Amino acid sequence: MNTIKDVAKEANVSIATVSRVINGKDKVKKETREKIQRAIEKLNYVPDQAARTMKINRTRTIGMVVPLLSNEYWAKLAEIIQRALIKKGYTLIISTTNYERESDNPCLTTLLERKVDGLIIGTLFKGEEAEKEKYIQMFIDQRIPLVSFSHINNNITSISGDNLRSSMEAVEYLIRLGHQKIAFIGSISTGMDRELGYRNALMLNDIAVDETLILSDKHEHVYFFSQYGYQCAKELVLSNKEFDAIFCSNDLIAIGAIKALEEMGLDVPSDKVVVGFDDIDMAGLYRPALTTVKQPIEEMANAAIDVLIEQIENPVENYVQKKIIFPMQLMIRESCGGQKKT
Amino acid sequence: MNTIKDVAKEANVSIATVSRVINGKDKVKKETREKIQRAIEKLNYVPDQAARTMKINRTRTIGMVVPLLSNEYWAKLAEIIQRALIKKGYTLIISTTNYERESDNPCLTTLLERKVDGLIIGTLFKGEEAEKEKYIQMFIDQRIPLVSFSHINNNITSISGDNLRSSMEAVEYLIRLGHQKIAFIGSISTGMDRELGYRNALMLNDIAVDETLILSDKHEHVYFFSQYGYQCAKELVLSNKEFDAIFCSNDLIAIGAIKALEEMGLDVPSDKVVVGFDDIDMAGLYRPALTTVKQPIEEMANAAIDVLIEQIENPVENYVQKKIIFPMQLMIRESCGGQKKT
DNA sequence: CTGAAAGCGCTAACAG
DNA sequence: CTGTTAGCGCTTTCAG
Repeated sequence: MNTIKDVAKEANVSIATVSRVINGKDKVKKETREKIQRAIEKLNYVPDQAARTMKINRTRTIGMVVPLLSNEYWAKLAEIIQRALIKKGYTLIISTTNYERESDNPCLTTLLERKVDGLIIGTLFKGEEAEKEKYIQMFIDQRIPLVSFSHINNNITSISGDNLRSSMEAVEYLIRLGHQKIAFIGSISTGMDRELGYRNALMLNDIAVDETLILSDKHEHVYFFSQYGYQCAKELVLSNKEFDAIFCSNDLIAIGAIKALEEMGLDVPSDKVVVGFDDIDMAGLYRPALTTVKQPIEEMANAAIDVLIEQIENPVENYVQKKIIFPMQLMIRESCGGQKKT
Repeated sequence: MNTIKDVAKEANVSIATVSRVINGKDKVKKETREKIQRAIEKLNYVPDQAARTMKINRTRTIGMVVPLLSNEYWAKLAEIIQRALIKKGYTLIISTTNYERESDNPCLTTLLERKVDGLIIGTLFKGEEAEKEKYIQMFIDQRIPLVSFSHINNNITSISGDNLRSSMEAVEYLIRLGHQKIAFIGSISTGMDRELGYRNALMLNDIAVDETLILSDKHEHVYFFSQYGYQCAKELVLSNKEFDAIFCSNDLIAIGAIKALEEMGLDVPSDKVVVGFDDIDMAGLYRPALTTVKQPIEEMANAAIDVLIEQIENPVENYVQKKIIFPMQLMIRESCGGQKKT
């Protein structure tokens, strides 16, 4: 492994000058610079990040914690962030919690040891908070900037879609289509706002909220959303409750529900109607194509990065932590029959 | 940020002793150890990886390069590997190439700078090879162990499914079902073996290979597989070529193809039959559920890790680089009508 | 514009 | 068992 010393020797200069060329901020005579560049090229020299880190006390590494990568939403978010960060000279370390406890799966601990310059939190669930909040606090104590994609508390900037408003819109769309008996299938892991929006929409439209039509998993983490949606939809049909639409708190749940409905001989959208949330790639590809709410995931990712990098590169005492809420868009496709089924 | 010095001072010992306690290999008197542990606790001391790296010249970091994370196959692979590595005390850095050139998106360079202890390569395409192979060579020159999920050359251990054999099996299954006019939709990015297997199966069964039934993208990277499958299937139908089955080189292509077929009024599986490859989560959820080939992704991930860690922790001169090939399983579901459509 | 030299925090001899 | 010390490769004063 060649070091800065080897380059200096090769180019007949001091290591300081080589360092200057590498970092390109100090002035170096053109000839010298070119000589050094040739030496770097020749020796295939690559600067050692660890050594650099020690000096400048910045790792140019960002950590990100998500539950899974096999969920398209998190995968996309991670991918966009990784790519944007590399352009800014940062490296992203992605840690997946798999809904496990920190002691079984030391995500945050590792990130702390690696001295990340910033931390992006995908989501933290109620059940884990007690334990994880302790670690979050350590990041705060060490003045490591944080951003979260779900609201944790007012001391951490959060980025999210306008879940409350969008689910209201989605449900009102269902109501406008003439549906009154609208069920809800959701999970705590998709946040409470989507359920609240559903409730609000019903109330604002003078439709009584029927609690037996609300299948909402408040206690356990849902590991396989589609399966959860599948089961809930079956339960709903089997219970003989009357309903003509289902609002699902994410697309995977919606797809599972449609699968169950069709298996039971109920056509979507002619017999029952369903809407999802998130607009994953498969939403448009599924049959019927899913009517769903699209999160502006790219914009959200960029907002997170901007906030984080800003705090890292221009740290100020008492940075004001804000809530950044993005509007979302209802994507009308086939699963509600609002549009002709092709 | 507290350092080992602060801990030493707090505990009234030398930094060497603190180091011993942290690394736990040298003997330290119980009292002293406890005293130090208390100091560590009190100061919330976390060892600095960068400094440690400099000394021991190992980062306990592994790099992984994949094209995308929004493709479920890569996302799953990355997720499994990340989780397995953290259990072994390693951190994974995932870099997505997005099919871009190394100069536009410095994946490998970053990993080199970060001095990863090992590198996992998802896939490298023909078009990129010229440029990327230079970097791969740098890893080899620096004796950084490599493993790849696609065959690069004989100097790099590769892990893969038995694509040739499995696609033969899939196509022979189609033949056994009575289909003779079988089309192929594939892309170079899914490897050539799947197309070869298709050709072999036809030849072994005395079916003439009709090149006009083979839609195979040999030149460009396919960014959106499902869209590619959709377009190819439309072309196929519009061309008025006779065919009754399509073998697709991955599930996304298959789903796109089914979507196109159904849009054109052709039912799957009663009019046309299709089989995919990979068995993504959506395969079982799609309507019709996809008959496809399942990769033993978990086993493959573990094999990659084992090979890599072995080379890292017990380096030997001239480690024998092998090809590890896993059997795959044909998952018979609905899209070929081999089973009743529920 | 360039060089010399002081460390960053840690580990690993080596000496006690 | 414990302390002293020499760097790992780099950035950054400070002199020239």
